[in-house]
Amino acid sequence: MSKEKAIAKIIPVFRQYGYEGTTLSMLSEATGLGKASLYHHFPQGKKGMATAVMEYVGSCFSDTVLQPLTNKDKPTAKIQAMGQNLREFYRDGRDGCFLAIMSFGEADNFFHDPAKQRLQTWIDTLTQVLIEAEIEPERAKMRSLDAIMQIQGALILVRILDDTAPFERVIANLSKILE
Amino acid sequence: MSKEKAIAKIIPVFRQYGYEGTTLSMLSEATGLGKASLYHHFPQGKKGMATAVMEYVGSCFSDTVLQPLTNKDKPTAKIQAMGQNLREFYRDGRDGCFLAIMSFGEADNFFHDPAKQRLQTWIDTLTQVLIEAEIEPERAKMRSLDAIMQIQGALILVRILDDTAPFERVIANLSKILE
DNA sequence: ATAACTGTACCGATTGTTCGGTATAATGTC
DNA sequence: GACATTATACCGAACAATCGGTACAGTTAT
Repeated sequence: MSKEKAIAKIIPVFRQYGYEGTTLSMLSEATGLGKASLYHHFPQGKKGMATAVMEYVGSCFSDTVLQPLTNKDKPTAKIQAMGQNLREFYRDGRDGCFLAIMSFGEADNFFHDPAKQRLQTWIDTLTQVLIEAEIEPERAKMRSLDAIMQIQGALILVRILDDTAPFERVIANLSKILE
Repeated sequence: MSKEKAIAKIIPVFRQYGYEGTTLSMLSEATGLGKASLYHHFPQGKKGMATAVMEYVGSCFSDTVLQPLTNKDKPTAKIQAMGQNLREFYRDGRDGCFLAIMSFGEADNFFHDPAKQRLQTWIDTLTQVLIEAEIEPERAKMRSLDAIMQIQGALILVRILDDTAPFERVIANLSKILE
């Protein structure tokens, strides 16, 4: 099995159980690989697997959500596209945000800085789109933060309430940040 | 040591490390009690301690945030009071939401339903205030959800970005849900 | 033949939990 | 008042199970 395939099978485990809640036995079962095989692909062990997952999901987020925000379309089109891309990335809200999941407990110790940076990149990229739409920089920054805050909150509410409606509504109202 | 004192010392541990990330050794050290003594106060063990913490924090939330929403003040005053009370309850955003923390991994199995119910109670209570302010019920419900969503999102952002500003701003803008 | 890969068996450490027992103070009995 | 009983709070030590991680021999592919 390729390393990439292994990562793909590992992702949902970490996503559902968090870092501490995920055991090597779970990962072994999820991938169909013995522990020794996992350590062949990830010599750093559990921490290495979580890191690989973070990077994989992070670059997937960059490709799916961020990169379309930097093309030559009009801001309105880009915001609308981001909505659809977020739907895909978070599976309509059924998937929680990895950054939020990995900002707990022990995992926070080694993932705090990269998580912070990735989130900041998202904020900055979105802010740039709003500036491009001729919104004053200070206001653009605040609105970007608001939008991402709503998305994060929606992902929490979806999980607790067992209802994807909040996420849908946030995405639907996303274009309002352009006034 | 009284059981209530023990709970107070246990709370920050679960809050920081989550359910799975918290070990009995941590709780033993935090309370100054031996593991066996913890089982004297909480015969159900770790699960019992987490349950006790959930109930304690939940009733504290009811007293601090919910109850003031049901008095005879004007809706504007009550919303404003909720803002200040939320500041206190979440320590200006530095404390994460227990419902969100306990909706992960194994803990979600036994805390999902009570968490859902508590969150729904918050939504309903807030909705009632907005209805009292003569906002049509359907719109009131959506705005309540929006407000709570923003608060939850803010708590996530505060933790990842190491900056309480998002929380402050959400609280400051809280009164806007009354139009 | 060589390197990449994987299964079996194992390691020490730690997990949540339980047992047996102690110290103290309150309560009941005479 | 003196003594036995009970209840509460606590602890050291040990429990089986599982944790993350390794050693190594065997298999596979090239």
